[in-house]
Amino acid sequence: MRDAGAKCERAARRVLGLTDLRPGQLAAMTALAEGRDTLVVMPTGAGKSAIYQVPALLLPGPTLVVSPLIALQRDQVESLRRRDEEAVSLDAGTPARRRSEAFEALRAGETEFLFCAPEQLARPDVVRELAAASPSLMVVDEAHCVSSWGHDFRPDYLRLGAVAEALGRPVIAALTATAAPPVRAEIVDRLGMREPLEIVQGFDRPNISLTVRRMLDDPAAELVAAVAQEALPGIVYTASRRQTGRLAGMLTEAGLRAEAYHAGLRRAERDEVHGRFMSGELDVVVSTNAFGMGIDKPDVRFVHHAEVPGSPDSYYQEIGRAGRDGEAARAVLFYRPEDLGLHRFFTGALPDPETLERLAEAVAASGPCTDRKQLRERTELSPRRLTSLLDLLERAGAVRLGTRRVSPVPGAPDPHAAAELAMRLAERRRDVERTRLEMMRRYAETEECRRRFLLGYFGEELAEPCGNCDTCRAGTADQPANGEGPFRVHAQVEHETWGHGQVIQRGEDRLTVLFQEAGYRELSLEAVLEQRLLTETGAEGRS
DNA sequence: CGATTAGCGTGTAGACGCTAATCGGTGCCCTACT
Repeated sequence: MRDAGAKCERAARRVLGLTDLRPGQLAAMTALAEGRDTLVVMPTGAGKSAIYQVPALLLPGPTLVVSPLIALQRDQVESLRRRDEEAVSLDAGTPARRRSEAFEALRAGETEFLFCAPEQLARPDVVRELAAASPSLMVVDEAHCVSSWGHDFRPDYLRLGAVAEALGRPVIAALTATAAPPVRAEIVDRLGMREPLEIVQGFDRPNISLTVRRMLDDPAAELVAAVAQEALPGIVYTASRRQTGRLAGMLTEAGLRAEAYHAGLRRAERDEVHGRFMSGELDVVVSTNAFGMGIDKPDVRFVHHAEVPGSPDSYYQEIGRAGRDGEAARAVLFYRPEDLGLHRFFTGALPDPETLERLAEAVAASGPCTDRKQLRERTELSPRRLTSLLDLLERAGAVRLGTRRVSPVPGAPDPHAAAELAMRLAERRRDVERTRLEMMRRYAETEECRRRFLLGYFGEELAEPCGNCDTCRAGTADQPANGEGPFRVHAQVEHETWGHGQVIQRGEDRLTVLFQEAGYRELSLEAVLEQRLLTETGAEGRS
């Protein structure tokens, strides 16, 4: 498209009333309008929706938006309709009549936007109807879910790449507020994005002060005392449902308007707590990680953690809900090393090798082409389990997957060998997950600038210590970022067993390297230099 | 991995300490009932 940039600017002004586009916004819109896949990592509230809405109107066909929560889909539909854009959302509760009307309107070009969750796109009838409407743009909102939820919790996320193919391969936009380099790589890989433009900006949130308080035992009393001193409102995250009730009770006794929130509450209770928090009727919500997605409240003054979360990814996402208005906000982590154990458990699960082998056998025995339904009957696996196991077998090179059909790969390893290979892949994934947990431990235990640590984890460099974290205030964080010598931040390196990686952090005496295959690893600088553990293969850029 | 709970033996009423078992986070969906 010629002058796509200018067209985007005009459309943004005309349709959204946006006169001042941020640089990243315009670049992303333009790329999409020109037909280039684009991955956008930008904080919530920075105008991510406009990024797909503008090119959606410039490209010929309708737009499919994949969004993880029905509530988010409905919010988006509503806000589009307020601007007189035709938009619908589709979920299991949509009556058959409305469903067919929606598809018809889409085909006729009367509706531009269709919102749904990945589970809808696992239905062959939905894919067929959508394909008939020839969508020109497929948007994956909250795209980090591909990586964080795809493997076990919501495996239909893993099938979105195949869905895009089946839809005639529309342009793909992946949008998220937080994604570290390996998460970005996984999004691109899983969605099958082609030479995507990556726009990453706005990771640093300097107005959020960072503090870690090491606890020897139950942090509850200290936490309540701390919250009582904070400006309100705020969020307290905790790792289990029972803690939400207990802590909310203690805060209420301390005179605060506090409520518990977790996924085990009834729908109506959840909505009520959510609504009261948003409207300012609550001081504190004490929650599991269920609370957060879609919460864009500008004046949250603190986000505290009663237990350590499972990765810097989760942590940064959660504290990022504080201080969106740019005013001072606080994040305090109450840290006990034992609390990492829960996450060790969460990440520990591996598939059963015999089940994998049985499934591989079933595929091989079914001939060149079978569908998921037959496999489900034959193996008695639930749809979810089937999807995640098939994904592993596909990665192991034993099966080929369409949106519906499953076929064996000619000359593939036999079922036993395929299952073995799939197990290796699952183990590797778990190990990488555990390196993230280790990085969370490092964050909590570091004496260097915490913000520099976090930003480094996300591949961003902070030249000076931030001055707004506890280690900076304590004066332990004032080492220079990037001393003399080799292995500077962003250097490409090679390790004998861990393969290719990139230096993401360089402390006084150690390096943190993100290896493509092995995840985040810490190395002693001395050992690296003396034993020549790493060779530098390049200075910057991607491989 | 660690915290909590259930069950057991003790030695005869109730509490105590031990061991073994259980549970722990995210949301779609669909089905059976109001």
